[in-house]
Amino acid sequence: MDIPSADAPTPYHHGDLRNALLQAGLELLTEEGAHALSLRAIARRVGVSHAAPYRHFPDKEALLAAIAEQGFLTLATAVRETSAHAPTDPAAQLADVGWAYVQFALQHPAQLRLMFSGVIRTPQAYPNLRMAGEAAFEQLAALLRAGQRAQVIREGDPRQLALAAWALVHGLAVLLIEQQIPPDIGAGFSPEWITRMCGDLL
Amino acid sequence: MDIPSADAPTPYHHGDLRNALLQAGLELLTEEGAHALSLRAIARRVGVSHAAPYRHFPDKEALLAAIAEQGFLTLATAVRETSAHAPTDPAAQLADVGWAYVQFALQHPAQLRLMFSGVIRTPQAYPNLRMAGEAAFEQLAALLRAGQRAQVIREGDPRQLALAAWALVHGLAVLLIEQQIPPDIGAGFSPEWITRMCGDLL
DNA sequence: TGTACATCAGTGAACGCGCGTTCACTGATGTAC
DNA sequence: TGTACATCAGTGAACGCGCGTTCACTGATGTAC
Repeated sequence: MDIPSADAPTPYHHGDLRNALLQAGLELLTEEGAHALSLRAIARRVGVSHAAPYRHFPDKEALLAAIAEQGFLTLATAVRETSAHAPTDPAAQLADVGWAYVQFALQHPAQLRLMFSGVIRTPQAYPNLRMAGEAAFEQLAALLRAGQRAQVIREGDPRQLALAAWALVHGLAVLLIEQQIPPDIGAGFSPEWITRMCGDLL
Repeated sequence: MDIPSADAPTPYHHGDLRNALLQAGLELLTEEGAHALSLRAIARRVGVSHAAPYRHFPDKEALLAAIAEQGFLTLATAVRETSAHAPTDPAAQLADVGWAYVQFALQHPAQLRLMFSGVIRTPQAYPNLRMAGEAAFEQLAALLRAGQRAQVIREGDPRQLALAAWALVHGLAVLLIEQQIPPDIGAGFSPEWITRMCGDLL
């Protein structure tokens, strides 16, 4: 295999175009927002013709679904890694995980919207997307189960508790992103403080 | 003023075009989703030329903002009316209001997304939008204050409690709309059951 | 090691489309006298 | 009550644009012999 020399400009075969498209799409989403996320813009950013993506995705929605899927994977990883920080204190773990979720949302608001805003019109068509979402949820449920074992979390079906926790933290993330937090709360306190405060109520 | 006779087709002046546009926009949003919501499609549905909306809105985003604003007004009304049903039982009120919120979301998913999904890129430009949002929030805070007075709701800043409650119910609404509720919970229980279950955890 | 060939990844021109917005206009309304 | 006129609401043609997708193609890769 020829290794392209430094001065050789853009070889005909990209080599890793699929990933490059996902990466560029995520960047575009983060920098410009959902309205800027067109197939052509992504291809442009990667430096490839606008027909090239069709070698890797059947259509635009499939690419969007893959970006959303990556979001769930990132989220699941964040939950897992955050849990590892205070492995002996389930209450602290839970609060940290909530804050990690909100941080993800604040860092990638447009990606979160892509994951949760019906932009992908036929999610059933993307089983990997659904599986990634469920995997992230399962991380959270496992955390609550551990908390119950340590008698730090109230009794009840851990998956139902996980749903409530997820809803709380997701709603909070959305409100923060959309700047819908009423000013007297929003101005006086940091997102982290607000998140932990809400977590204490559960 | 001439009252147009029944057979007179579409008088030159519509008479109430602004409201007709909002109504048609909402219908389009509900029936077809956000992707179908173009100025031209709205004008088409009202039966008016596609330039006519510019007499009432400076641009597309202003129309979207007005539709979102109506969403907040609807929401605030729903909260107010629901509270009135069980005026002596703040706990029941709160649960009912949460369920009313989720019902609104399930009935108008696309409108909820419009209100909370960054589609309107310069919300600062629409003070009425922000005021409508805050008014809805204030309804909720008032409810919690009343609950505290009746000693049914825990102590604490009622507006912070309201924020948590809002986040919970909003997150739940989003998860339900996007069908992100894990199947073992989602399939076994109705949205209403899930909402009330989550409310009990607060 | 060399060659023929199938396979695959990327190109660039072209398609048709619907969109937001502008503009000069026309028809209706209401007000001043 | 009647008339002139300013104001307003809606028209329809036109603009330029970027988009998703298709297509015949070309350049590169890897495999069989």
